[in-house]
Amino acid sequence: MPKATIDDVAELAGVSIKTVSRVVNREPNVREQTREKVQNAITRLNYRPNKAARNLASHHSHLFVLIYDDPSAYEVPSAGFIVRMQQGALRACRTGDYELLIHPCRYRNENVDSEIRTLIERVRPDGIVLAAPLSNVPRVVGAIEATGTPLIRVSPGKANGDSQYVATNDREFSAEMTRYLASLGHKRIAFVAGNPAHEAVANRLEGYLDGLEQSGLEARDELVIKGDNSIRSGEAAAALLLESPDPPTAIFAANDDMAAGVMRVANRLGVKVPDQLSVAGCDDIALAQQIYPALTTINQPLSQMAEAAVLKLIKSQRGNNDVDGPTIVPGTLMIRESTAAAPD
Amino acid sequence: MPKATIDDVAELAGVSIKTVSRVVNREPNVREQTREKVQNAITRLNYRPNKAARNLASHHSHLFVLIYDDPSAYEVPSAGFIVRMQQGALRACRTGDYELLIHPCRYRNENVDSEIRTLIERVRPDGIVLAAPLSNVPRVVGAIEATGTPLIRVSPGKANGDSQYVATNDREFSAEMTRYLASLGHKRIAFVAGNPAHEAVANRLEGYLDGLEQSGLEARDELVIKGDNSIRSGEAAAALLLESPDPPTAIFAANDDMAAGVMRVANRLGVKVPDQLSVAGCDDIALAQQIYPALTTINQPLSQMAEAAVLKLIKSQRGNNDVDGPTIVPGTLMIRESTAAAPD
DNA sequence: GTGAAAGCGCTAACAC
DNA sequence: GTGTTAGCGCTTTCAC
Repeated sequence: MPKATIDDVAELAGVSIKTVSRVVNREPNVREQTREKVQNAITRLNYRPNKAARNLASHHSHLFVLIYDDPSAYEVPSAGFIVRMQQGALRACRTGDYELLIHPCRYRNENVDSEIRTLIERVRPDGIVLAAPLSNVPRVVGAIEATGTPLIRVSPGKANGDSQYVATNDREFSAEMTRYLASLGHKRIAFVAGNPAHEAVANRLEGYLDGLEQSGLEARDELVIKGDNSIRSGEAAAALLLESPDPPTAIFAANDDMAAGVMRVANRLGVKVPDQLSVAGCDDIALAQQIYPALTTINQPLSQMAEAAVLKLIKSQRGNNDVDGPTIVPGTLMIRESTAAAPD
Repeated sequence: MPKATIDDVAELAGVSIKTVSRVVNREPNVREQTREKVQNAITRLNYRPNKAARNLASHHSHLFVLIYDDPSAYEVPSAGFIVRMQQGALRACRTGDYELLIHPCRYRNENVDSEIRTLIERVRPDGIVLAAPLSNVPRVVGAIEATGTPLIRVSPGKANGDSQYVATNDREFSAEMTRYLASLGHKRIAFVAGNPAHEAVANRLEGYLDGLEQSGLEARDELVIKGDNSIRSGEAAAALLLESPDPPTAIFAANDDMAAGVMRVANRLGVKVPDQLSVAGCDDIALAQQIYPALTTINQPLSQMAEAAVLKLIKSQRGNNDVDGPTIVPGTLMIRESTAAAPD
């Protein structure tokens, strides 16, 4: 059966194609009775509007692009992050009539900006969701904004730039985790800081310091180690901390990969987790539940953030060009097996 | 600047729009000199063909869809698999002029088939890549084939159905892993079988049996435990095996999650890996490198398989309707820290 | 509330 | 080799 067109539907329903168009697009100004006639014709012919034709005529692509850092650029795959964001974005796309294109890209490349320009000019998406850490790269943000395509940034470190964004409460939940560790009786709580390029992660250090203060603990320089978000750097930090004269009884890492590195080293050195050492991470990657003991961490609401970002885009399509400010989706403490009361 | 159209280019170059079209689409029958004139005009105007117009006129969407099982349907996220397939598929898309739509879906849902039909009717993709285990679900395969959309299946368990497919050599590499363990002096090599719903995984049991035979070892029923691909089932299997009167010295699990479960239990029971027990997995998920000791496993070439699948689709677009048979991409043994010589 | 006509920016078929 | 002419199947504009 050759696909039915709008003309076929119009003929069968005995109306003009414009009326069919109105029904399909849920426009007002159609009598209920007419609408039903058209609906019946649509059902009988199994009519589906041709997207290409619609896009051409309406100057909209009904396409959003999710841009994120290409995982193969790193040793440690951040697949879980990517998939969770995709899930959220897809969920929102389904509420509208939108499809999602994915575009991993490497921001270290010289020509990210021209690559992204080309992408935009080729597919002319109706909007773009830009994930961290790309959402902090001025070259990338600038390239997108220059095309005039609606842009929502996910987890930009600071609210730099003037495009809208969605973020989580990194600072607050890091303080919460620190307070939780303190409540278990830990006095020497170390922190493994993350890659400063990923600005959202930088906020976690602030949160850690907040948490110490709120718990009446003093911040000590020797308890803050710089990492780079990789497992290896977590291992290095743990080696430094655990082999020091006065080792901490709890280590809070700014991401789960580094926390996993800490646990590897503890394991190797024969330090029992959580009996002798509590370890906490951040992000709640799949690994957190897979290792033994399962990692206490903070669930970063990536899926909800991406969903919120796409919903913002959909809203902006509807002419609602009132910038309604950032959306903050809070993270959740996931208490598992790797944290326990401080040893006496 | 209002976007340049094909007419603008034609005017500036002093040729007809058809000639511009020929240059853009790399068609033959254009004089080199003319081609250059047109190219110059394109560059000067920064012309990009409008996809919607092209799609409408050519009856092609220049879109492929990658369909896979929705990860949130499982306890254990298979994010790594998904991202690797996406990477491969995207790589191939870039060689042509194609974009990739992703569509996770739950095959347990009653209405997967109608959901997929709707998707196809809405976006009218030029082709579909269907990943395992969906590639084994007759309802899904049938729904897609009924629409007449070119379909490539990735890792279908058996070569059932008549659509083309891409697969890896599960049986052969499982035999290879088994021979490797035998070559380390292991006599009692156990196998944790996977979920039979995932048919490719079933081939691994066959391969294990092949490997035993090739190494002159006898297959023993009590050394083959049924799992369901989850960490938990790996734990259960390990508990059974390690607490038996005559425990194995090596355990080969049909996937990495189950192998991770085995290692968790070994850890808990105080069985040293790899000194007292060698553990091997299959798939090479991110976890394999993250745990300690790092897991010996088999790298499943998901990215290359997805790439090959999309390349097949691109080929089929070019009218090449000659079915050129399945493509087999071999897996690779990744020897890491979790396997060693058998204890005396 | 409904319809007629005019494109949107390309490709396809065929003429020259 | 290159150009001409018709659409592709919708939305938009404006008339009624």
